[in-house]
Amino acid sequence: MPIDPSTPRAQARVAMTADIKAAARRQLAEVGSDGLSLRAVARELGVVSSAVYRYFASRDELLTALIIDSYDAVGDLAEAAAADTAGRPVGERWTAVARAVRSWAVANRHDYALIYGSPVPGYQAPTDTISPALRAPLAALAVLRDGVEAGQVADEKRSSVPRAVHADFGTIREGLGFDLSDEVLARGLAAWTGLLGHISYVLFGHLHNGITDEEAFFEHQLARATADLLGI
Amino acid sequence: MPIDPSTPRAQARVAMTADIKAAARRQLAEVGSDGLSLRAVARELGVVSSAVYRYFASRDELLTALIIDSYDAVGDLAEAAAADTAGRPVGERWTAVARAVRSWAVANRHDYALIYGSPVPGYQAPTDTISPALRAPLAALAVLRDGVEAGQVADEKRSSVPRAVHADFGTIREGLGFDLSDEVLARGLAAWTGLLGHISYVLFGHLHNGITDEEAFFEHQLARATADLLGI
DNA sequence: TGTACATCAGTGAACGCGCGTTCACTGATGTAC
DNA sequence: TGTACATCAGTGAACGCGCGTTCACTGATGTAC
Repeated sequence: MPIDPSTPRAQARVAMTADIKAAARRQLAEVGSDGLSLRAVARELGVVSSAVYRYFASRDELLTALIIDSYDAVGDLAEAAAADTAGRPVGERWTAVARAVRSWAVANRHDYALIYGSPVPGYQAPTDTISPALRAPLAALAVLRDGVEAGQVADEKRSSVPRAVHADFGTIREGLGFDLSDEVLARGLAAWTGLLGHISYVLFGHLHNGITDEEAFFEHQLARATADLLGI
Repeated sequence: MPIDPSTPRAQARVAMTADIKAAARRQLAEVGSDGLSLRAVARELGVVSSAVYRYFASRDELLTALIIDSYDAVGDLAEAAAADTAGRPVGERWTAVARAVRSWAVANRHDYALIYGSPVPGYQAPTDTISPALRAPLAALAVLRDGVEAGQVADEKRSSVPRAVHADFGTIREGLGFDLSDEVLARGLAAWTGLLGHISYVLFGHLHNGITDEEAFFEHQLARATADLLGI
């Protein structure tokens, strides 16, 4: 007489929910987020379309689940990369996190596009997506914070930050939950957006005819970006 | 008896084509590229849906026209910024080009998302899009080349480029049509993808709760990126 | 300049399609006594 | 342990909708002689 809801029915529910999300993710790869269709998902699972409504109240709710899962997937990897390199030099750690993000993006390009590509028009992200969305950048910036503490990151002001930016940085610091000087935060955000910019540009095909060895190109650019970031 | 086709009918054709694209672009803003519908465009123009087929053979052809127009729009602005600052210091010129790109992106965020956001799934870009797509980055890198010639850009190898990347850079140089050392090309590409990364990250709402003064943030990050780019 | 024919923009009906969502239902699983 | 009731997954039909694209058509505009 199990008190936790691990009855057959509850297990089936968990499994079916996972199956639906997996089918939806496969769909996403074929037709993109706008083409995602509950009916097609149901079809793939050999189930009548209305059955899906036992698990997700609407198409948007399913989409939200996929978005959250994607943020969590990349967040998991970024956090793991940071944890696995704990105690190592900051450059190595930043590199590990960046590689984790890119590998995930390359292996799951449609999930990447879902969260870091064009916003789905008409879709309003509910608040549950906020904290998963922050995990990966937070892991990256935490690595940087550790580097500062270990004295491995140049922290002299290069150019001082204007008042408006300083104020916004205060808000961001609150969100982070740890301290980071304006100088390092500015460099960290540039490195983070630069990382995503590089990934998106290549993944979305803008260097299609120029770069054949995407991995080598990434590694090289990452090494440069990391050096800039640490202020060497 | 005009020999060029500026007869009333030809003029009407040009005007109608423009009207269709304008209506489509308005639609794009509301529903995104996947929601773009020929019928809705026709409706907005007070015309029967099949009439649009006199101007565009299919939905995809209309989409292609919008994509090309967008690339051309940002290309025009980038080239103009480069031309307007001809002879000025390279930092100033790069900044001008970057600002032009961002202003256009902010003012036309859906067109920006169309070309620099997630690729439209199932849509295969025809070759006519390639050269318009190159205009903006080409203008940016040309500014950099001028800077090198004027001795305003540090050109010593910081880290040498691996063989695979060197080969790909050769291809890119051919596409550019002018020379740029591996070192400067690497920095230039990083600055360009970093620029788009910054724009996308902010525009697509990832810093939604953190940055209130987006303009100030951009200017500050741009100033830093430009300094890095020039190798100061 | 005037007439005869060709071109072409736009009409309206129709095709076959897939979509999200609701609803009353059946039958199996779970729970309380 | 056995029975009576409640829960819930999945069914199947239906709703109203919008879509891209084709096609034969009409009537106005353009062109050649």
